Amino acid sequence: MKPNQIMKHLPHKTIERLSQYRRALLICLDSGKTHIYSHEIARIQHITAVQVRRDLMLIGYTGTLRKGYNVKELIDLIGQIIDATEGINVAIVGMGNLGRALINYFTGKRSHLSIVAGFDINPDKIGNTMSGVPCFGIDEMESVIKRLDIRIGIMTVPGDFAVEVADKLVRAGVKGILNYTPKPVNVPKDVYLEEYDMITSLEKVAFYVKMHEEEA
Amino acid sequence: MKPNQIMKHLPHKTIERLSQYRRALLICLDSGKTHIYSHEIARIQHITAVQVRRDLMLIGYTGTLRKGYNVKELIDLIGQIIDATEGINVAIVGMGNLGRALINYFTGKRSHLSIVAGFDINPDKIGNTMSGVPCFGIDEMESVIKRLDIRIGIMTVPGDFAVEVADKLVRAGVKGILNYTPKPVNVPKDVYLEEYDMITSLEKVAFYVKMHEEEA
DNA sequence: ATAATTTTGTTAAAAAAATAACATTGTTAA
DNA sequence: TTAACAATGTTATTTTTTTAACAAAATTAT
Repeated sequence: MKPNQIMKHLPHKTIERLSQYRRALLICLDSGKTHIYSHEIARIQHITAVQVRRDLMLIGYTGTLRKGYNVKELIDLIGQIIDATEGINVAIVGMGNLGRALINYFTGKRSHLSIVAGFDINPDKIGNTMSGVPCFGIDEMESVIKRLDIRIGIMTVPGDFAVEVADKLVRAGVKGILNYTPKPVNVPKDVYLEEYDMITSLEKVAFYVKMHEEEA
Repeated sequence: MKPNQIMKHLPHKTIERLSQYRRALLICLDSGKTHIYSHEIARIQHITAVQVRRDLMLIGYTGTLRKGYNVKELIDLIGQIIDATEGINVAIVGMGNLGRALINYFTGKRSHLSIVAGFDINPDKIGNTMSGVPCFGIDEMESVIKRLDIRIGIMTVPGDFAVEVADKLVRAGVKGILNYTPKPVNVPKDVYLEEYDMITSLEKVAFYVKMHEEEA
């Protein structure tokens, strides 16, 4: 099967794990490790070795029996599968704490994804650069996004602005949105939307903590 | 089935959605809406009405035919299912941008979860309060967590400190950890661990953006 | 040289989750 | 009054995801 065909049939969860495998592998590479076993990857990610092998099977990678997987080769292959051939430019809308946290997460990481612009309504921030990322006004969004060929927008504004910002991003031509706002938004179906809600995650942890306590 | 028995059989995904339903319902309540249809909830969350009804069936809630669900009642019932009877205290380890972002998300929200302490290594932060949350030194973690009866820890430190902080939290007696660090950690099995990685989410969005562009 | 071991790759089965199908029942309208 | 409608509640089916089972092969040990 051609790489192009492989990609279309990868389970969503496998995509997520491949990204995580790669990150673990990059750390291994830095520490001078050349090969790694499926169960080593599994242990790092809290999953089973079978799952790792199955994922790698899906992307058509073959390890060496008894030596495991070649770290460098695997990193490259995962890149061929999940990365775009050219880099993708990303914008952050909302240069508050969360926006800046994300920028700091990314700077320094070698990646095909580049955060090239931030947007905010605070006049004190507009015109400055934060951790190397220039901050523009929200009203400049459409023009800047088009000029810089930005294709993904990360929303880190307060919930009340979520819907408005999502609409602006879509109008500007963005093809993917990552919404960290506590408010769900709607986008046309040619725009990929991923929403993550920190409160939900915390409430989920609290639920299982409670459950565990009650059964004790 | 007793509420206690219901809880044990709820799918993980249902737990997450219940938390989201409640948040949507609270907004409805504020806007004066007394009843809501399954398809209205579904639309907000980008899921199907069937899924909503199924989730509510699982927690044993019965709506009114033709009028939908009583917003207030449903909020209360979801609380009975997913919340602990008493509030749970939470700590944030790492008072950087991400830590402060989380605190701001939470303050003002009425909730059974309270962020009652923050920890950091920066001496400038220790001793201050940030958005109402007092900041302590990392070395005080164990004593503060015990004194304030903190049962959940949110990790927002740089990746290099992840493992160390997780160990400290476990030793201090925390029963749930939410890890926002890019590094996976290990905890004993009586501690519930949830890990979320922003880079993975962004790479996933990038993958589907790429996919969509290629097929066009 | 041969048997045991260990690890991969793949198919098969099980479990979890989402979707569909449909029965039920108030309400509205003819 | 009765038929059509629109909503819920539940069972059945399908899809997705995970886990298990096991064959194949390179290495190591005997």
